[in-house]
Parts: sequence; structure tokens; C-alpha cells
Amino acid sequence: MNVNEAIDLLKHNGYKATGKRKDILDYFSEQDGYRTAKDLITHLENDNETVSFDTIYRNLHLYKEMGILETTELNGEKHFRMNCAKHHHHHFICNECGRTKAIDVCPMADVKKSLANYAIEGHKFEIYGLCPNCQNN
Amino acid sequence: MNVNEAIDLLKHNGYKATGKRKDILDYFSEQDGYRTAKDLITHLENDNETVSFDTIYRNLHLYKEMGILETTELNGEKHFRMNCAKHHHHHFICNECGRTKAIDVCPMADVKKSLANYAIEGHKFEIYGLCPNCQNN
DNA sequence: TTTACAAATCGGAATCATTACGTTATTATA
DNA sequence: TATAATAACGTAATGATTCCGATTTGTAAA
Repeated sequence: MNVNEAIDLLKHNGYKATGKRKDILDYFSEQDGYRTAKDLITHLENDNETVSFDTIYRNLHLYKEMGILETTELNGEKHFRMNCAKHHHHHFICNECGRTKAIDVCPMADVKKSLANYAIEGHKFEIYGLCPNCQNN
Repeated sequence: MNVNEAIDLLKHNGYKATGKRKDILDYFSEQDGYRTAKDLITHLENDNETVSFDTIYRNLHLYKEMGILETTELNGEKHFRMNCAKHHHHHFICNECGRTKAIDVCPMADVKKSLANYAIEGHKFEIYGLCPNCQNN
């Protein structure tokens, strides 16, 4: 997913491509890991943009709903990143810098047989630690 | 892990076995799924106990550190349950009632080879949905 | 290219979970 | 049972997120 794809997706679904929405997309497209709402706000403030919590959170949720961003929750705080899912996969997430590495293993096939009468609605598989880069600090 | 084991563990580590600590253990021992701090507080208030946030959260964290409780984060809220880990496993968690079912599959063995230069510090594998009981409501 | 209006943003207040703190009470043990 | 350390109390503070009424903006049609 890149910025233009996301903007097309917005318009296609009847949403307006506003300045703030583009700013938010720009930010996430140039990051390559999970970032928080606070990270985004700090970035926008450094660019001397006005920032309303309402706008930030409303759009983050919208982007999540539309599959433009993917999210996870770390230390009680929601984290967001551009959706990189051409196909189903999971992530290693660096505890230091938030950068991710895709993991193609998915254990769900092995699991489903043991959950015969259960209605499965979702799953989460994440690995946490330090990426090669952050181990040298 | 049951209440007596937990109390022994407390004393063994130099912690006092206070009334509040026992109340908290009693609550979680009679639940069989993930519960929040709020759930616990409500329960204690219904028993006409005085409840201080400080006491609740301090002890929940203590129990987590000691391995008496295990925790997960759902919808921005920490959830706790008695630790059931005799051996390593994961959980199906019911979105409705919080009850869990143990899953013995762990994908980490398959994953480690693709993370050769990464320092792995932890992982999370959870499955969400409705348990057989909650599908009929 | 203006107009109109639905949709989005703004700014700030409110909420919810969690943490912090100074004081008081309780526990283990000598 | 006296003592000292630990824990609980009550409440205030914090931090992330949500909500709200007023204002502005993007878009499609005139």
C-alpha cells in the first residue's frame, strides 16, 4: 500500500482526500515500522501543522477499517503501520525502534482442528525482541 | 496454580499474606477466564470491601511478576487470569465471556530459523472468537 | 467557477484505565 | 505484645483516547 493507492481507495469509498489525510498517509509511508498516535502528532507539530486529537484518531481508525493501516497494541498504546499484506503474514516487532520483519509462518491451520466447536474471529501472532540494528546500542 | 500455592509463594518470597491479597487470589481462582482490574474491583465492591486502586494494581503487577497471574491486553485494557502454565502453551480467548481454551501448538520453533540475527525476547499467539457456549446468545 | 452542503477539522473538555503519593494500618517475627 | 517493615487507604495526577458544538473544506452539480 502506498500513498496514491490509499488516496484512490478513499475517493472510491466516498471519503474526501483532505490535507490532513494526506499528511497522515505521508507520515506512515515514510516509516517502516509501528508508530503511535503520539509519534504522528509530534511529527505534524514539528512541521508546524495544527493538530486535533479528533482528526488524528478518527482517521487512524478509518484507515484501519479500510485496511490502509494495520494496528497492534504494545504497552497499552495502539501502534499503526502501513498495511503490507499482499498475503497473510505475521511480524517480528523490534521493541526498540518498532521496525518489523515479516514472518510467513502461520500456525492457524494446525490449530483449527482442535477448535471444532469454536467460532474463530481472529488471531494474533507476534514476536518481540531487538532487531540486528538495535542490538548494538 | 491455586490459592494456597500462591500464598505459599508469597510468604516464601518475603511478601505478606494480607487480607486483600487473599481476596484477590480468591477472585481469580474462581474465574476461569481473563478478567480486568475493573471486574475485580466490582466484585470486591459487591462484597462491601474497601478498594484502593493502588492496592489493586500493585498486587496485580506483583502477581504477574511472580507468575501467579498471566496477562494479556484486549481492547486497550489489561486482562488477568490464574496462571495455568505447567508447560508452555497459548490460548483461544472468548470475546464474549473471556474464558479460554489451551492451545498446545506453538509456532516458535518454525520461526526461529528465519530470525537468525534477531534477539527474540517474547512472543504472543492468541486466537479470538466465540466459545461454544457464547454462540447461542 | 461559483454554489451548496455533506463531510471533515478544530479546540478543548470529558472519560477511562492506570499510576503516584503522603498518611495510616496491618503483618510477621523477635 | 512490641516493633519495624510492608501494605493498604483515599485521593490526586497522568496519559491515551473519545466526544462535542462550532467552523471550515472538498466535491459534485449548477
